Amino acid sequence: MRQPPRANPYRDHWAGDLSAGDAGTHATVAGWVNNRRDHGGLIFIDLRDRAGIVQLVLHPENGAELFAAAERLRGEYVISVAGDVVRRAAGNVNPDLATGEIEIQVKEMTVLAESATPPFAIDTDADLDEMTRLRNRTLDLRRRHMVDALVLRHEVVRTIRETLSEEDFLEIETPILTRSTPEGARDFLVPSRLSPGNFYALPQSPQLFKQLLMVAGYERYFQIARCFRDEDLRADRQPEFTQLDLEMSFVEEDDVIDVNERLMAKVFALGDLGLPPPPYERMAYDEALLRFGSDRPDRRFGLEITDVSEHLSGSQFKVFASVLNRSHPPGVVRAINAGTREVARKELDDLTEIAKRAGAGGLVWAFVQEDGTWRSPIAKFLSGEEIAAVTGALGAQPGDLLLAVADKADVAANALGVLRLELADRWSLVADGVHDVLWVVDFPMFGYNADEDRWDASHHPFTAPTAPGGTSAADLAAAESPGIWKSRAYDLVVDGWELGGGSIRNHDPVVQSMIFEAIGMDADDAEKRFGFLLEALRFGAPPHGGIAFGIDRIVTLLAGRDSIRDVIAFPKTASGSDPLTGAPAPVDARQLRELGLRSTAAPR
RNA sequence: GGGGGCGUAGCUCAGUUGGUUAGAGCGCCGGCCUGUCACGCCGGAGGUCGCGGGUUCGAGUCCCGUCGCUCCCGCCA
Repeated sequence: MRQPPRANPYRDHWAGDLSAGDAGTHATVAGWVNNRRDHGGLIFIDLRDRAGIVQLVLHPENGAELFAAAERLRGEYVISVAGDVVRRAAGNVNPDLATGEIEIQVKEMTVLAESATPPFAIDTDADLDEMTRLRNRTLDLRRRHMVDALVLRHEVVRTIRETLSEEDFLEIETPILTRSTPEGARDFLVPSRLSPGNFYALPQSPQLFKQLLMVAGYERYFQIARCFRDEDLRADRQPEFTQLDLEMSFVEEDDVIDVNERLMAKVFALGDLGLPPPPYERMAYDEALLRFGSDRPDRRFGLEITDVSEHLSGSQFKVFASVLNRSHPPGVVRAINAGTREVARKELDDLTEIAKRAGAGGLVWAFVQEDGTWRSPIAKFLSGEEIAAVTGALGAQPGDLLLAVADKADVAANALGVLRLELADRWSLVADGVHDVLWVVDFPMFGYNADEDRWDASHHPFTAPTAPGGTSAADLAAAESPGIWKSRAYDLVVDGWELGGGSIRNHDPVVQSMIFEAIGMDADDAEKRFGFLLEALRFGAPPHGGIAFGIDRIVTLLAGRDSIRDVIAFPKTASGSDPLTGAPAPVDARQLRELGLRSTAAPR
């Protein structure tokens, strides 16, 4: 609950916190003119401060000068008023206003600042052009939905700090100016004046520093950490974003998951989504990909994917036959039962196009008819047994639409995963108020990078792997290939959004070196880039692991917004610019000279 | 880097097969109004149709280019 402000000439109450209990008292409040209703002989002002809105009433009988001043007020003027808090007559109560039972009969008023006419309405949350909002962000931030979002953001961060402090975590800062480790995302670089030709990089995450803190013996660390990635933006991606970064020593997966489930339950309670309580279900990566076509499955609607390869193994249909006879990588036929819907040929063509854009060679569609046969372009190529078996495997009834993709397993999974999200969107299949939280676990340690003919870490290379025999260097070496290693990683997925991810890390320098080797980094290179980590691991590193959550995404989810820009006070546009300050901008030639730099690009 | 959508008054938008002086709501300005809370009523001002070029007797409308916003793909270990 807000404390009343210390009484001073400007105010002694929050305007938006006045209530019927204050009736009969004298109050001084300050804020912005949200709205003015001038009835000629009577003026109403809606006064807005951060807490909310209160109605001011100005009568001519309280002073001609005061009344004349009120007539000159305009939107967004900043005023301080003193007067009597009075209970409104029964017919005048405004139930839509938190302070609607009372109003202030103004006796004194000071205009603290005038305002130019704002370029858009402050007192509504109506959609505006993004450019207009960002160029006038100061005014946009006055609007209720932005205040609400940033207040919620504060509550999320406060809850994190309080909860983790109670759980014996220490908040420790790590450097913003650090070393470029060109893996993964592109780094933002900062030229060094003292060391011309050399560069700092802004951190993509505090990953290595938090591991060093574990080796140093701090045992439980967290940070609300700004992270930077120089990649293209999206509705859920900004070049700088905020993570809850945490790390723990002497832990296994269950320990990290346990403390984070308790934390997230408190954080989620700050929104009114009604997210289910922990423990959250854990689903293996392979199952997520098979059933939902994604490693961040959205389970709020059906349309699960079924593998029907076994029913078509002897198929005479050339497309199925050639895919299923392929051995490496093996091909599959997978399908979705889209249910009984009126779907026009045009929409089927659209869906086919979507599947193709997602990498599939095509999309097979079939409507189940009353007699169990299919109305489908491929019906004539399939036997009655095959049609019956696939229909049965999908639990399909007459009238249902079936959609199938035949391809390599990863391609089929992805295409159908994209397709089911598209169908959910088109057909509004996600019911209001339905939400879903789960952990995805048992990721493959590596993905094969065909372009470079090597393994890439599918999480990051500091993640601890497991082999069928165990997690030791010897166990890992005994596996036939690093390609079969799983990672000890876990992602928290809410409504199909990856809110966070983490893993148990490598505390054995030998294992860490094996991973560097597997991703094609030779020993010299590994030593050059990550020598400080390997060195630290040689001095008694405890088993450790952690996680990082996207604060922006969490707040966006809880606030029910579509873009993380709506929960960041000063975000960038989709092209990475800031219309408010004009960043990025050219710099003086002198600044460049000092840094030993020369620009070859002509800035716009 | 690629694809889609958008760009008309301060804001949100409409604008027909290319055709008279480009419209609406809100906001703004002026007037009236003592119980409104999206106050009401009357009147008024306000436009480089993003920018540049082209086609045409004639372009907000068609074509080319360009800039910006936005969504998506690539990218994001």
